[in-house]
Amino acid sequence: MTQDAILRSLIADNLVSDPSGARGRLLREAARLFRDKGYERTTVRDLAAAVGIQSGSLFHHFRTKEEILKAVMVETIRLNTALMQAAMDKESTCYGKLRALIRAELEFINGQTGEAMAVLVYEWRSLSEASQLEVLELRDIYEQLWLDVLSTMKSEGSLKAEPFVVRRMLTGALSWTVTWYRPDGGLSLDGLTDQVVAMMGLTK
Amino acid sequence: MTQDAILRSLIADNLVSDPSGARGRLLREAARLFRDKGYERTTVRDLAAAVGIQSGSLFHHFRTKEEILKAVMVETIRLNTALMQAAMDKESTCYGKLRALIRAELEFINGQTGEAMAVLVYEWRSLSEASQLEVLELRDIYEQLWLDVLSTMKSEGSLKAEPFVVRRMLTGALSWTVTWYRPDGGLSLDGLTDQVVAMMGLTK
DNA sequence: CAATACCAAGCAAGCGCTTGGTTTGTAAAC
DNA sequence: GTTTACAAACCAAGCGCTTGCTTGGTATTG
Repeated sequence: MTQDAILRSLIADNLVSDPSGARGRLLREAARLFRDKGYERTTVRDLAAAVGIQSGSLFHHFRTKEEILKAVMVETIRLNTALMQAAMDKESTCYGKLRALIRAELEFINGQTGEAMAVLVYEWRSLSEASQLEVLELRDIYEQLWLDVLSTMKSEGSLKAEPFVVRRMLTGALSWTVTWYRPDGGLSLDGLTDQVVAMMGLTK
Repeated sequence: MTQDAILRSLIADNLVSDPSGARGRLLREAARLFRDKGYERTTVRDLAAAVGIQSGSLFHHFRTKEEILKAVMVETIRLNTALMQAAMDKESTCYGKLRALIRAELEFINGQTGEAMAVLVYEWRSLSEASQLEVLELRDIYEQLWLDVLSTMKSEGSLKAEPFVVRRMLTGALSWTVTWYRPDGGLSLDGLTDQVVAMMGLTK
């Protein structure tokens, strides 16, 4: 199943918005604005202007501004969880699976969904508590993929530290790449993945 | 030189505010509010109420709200750079120095200056470009301490990866601990430091 | 001809910051 | 040891502007 097929399947199930539709386009622009200026500094007028409509017209698609933020986060997690699951299923060894997870997350953070991933990290506090709980449920599914692999590696002896500590260190290290890594520099995404794996003292 | 002596020395040179003074108290409350609610969501009325004055009275101490944010960042970097330098100078080996740096930064992030350190990471975009440049200069001094040690280790062969990549991975991993690490849990700061060092494949 | 998508206008609330005047702390002058 | 002088710290009030969101009406589409 290709990445595109996964996206189309999620669109068909109404789990993520079609990027070419009105709603999808707005969410993409919203992610970009939220990352560049922050959620609070981005006004509904900014959002409307980005897709070429009046600010009031936004509220036919979303009831509140916060609902837009939540949608950005929810759809991003849904898509990336599915993509990550697929990337992992292609691998047979634990080492291969972990490398696939790292490679996939680096791609989420520095690729197409980079804006939305940054929003997920930096704008968490701007979500109401109710929305946070909702998004957290989806996030738990995503995190469980990591913990399963890391736990197996721990019990096999190829990992010394605690799986949940390792995952958290990786979360920080990988998401921070958004502040400095540029794909067009001298380091490819595969090269970056190599450095992360090497840093963990892992060998194939 | 004790940590307290370093603080007093900086206060005497007017590089950081006395925490017991009016200005210092405000900056501490500001750091807490900015971390908890974000800079934009924190109003000047919130800030004033936190130290028991009227909102207008704030502007006798700071010309703008942004100046408060900048002061939080600047004073934090000044203090922590001095503390870190002192912690490093006590060590003679590169391994010892790096461990001291990691240990110190974990302490900054999860100890007394934790609120301010989180602000430094999460509220960077809320600074005007002019202020960003100003803070960046101080930050460079801080970062150079890390790069010097890591570069020496690289040339000695005890570090395989690129120093600047390693530093950036560490920045992300360590600062992310603020979202999950609790000192009163089962893991001490020294234990956490051990896990980081072990994760890097380093041995004494 | 209904439903959907949108516009033009604007409201109520909250924002950062200003203003003019009062209190408080301090230290020299008498 | 009281008085005088003065600046720093603060208050009460509110201005001008921006914000998220609403409203009533008009195109567009199947």
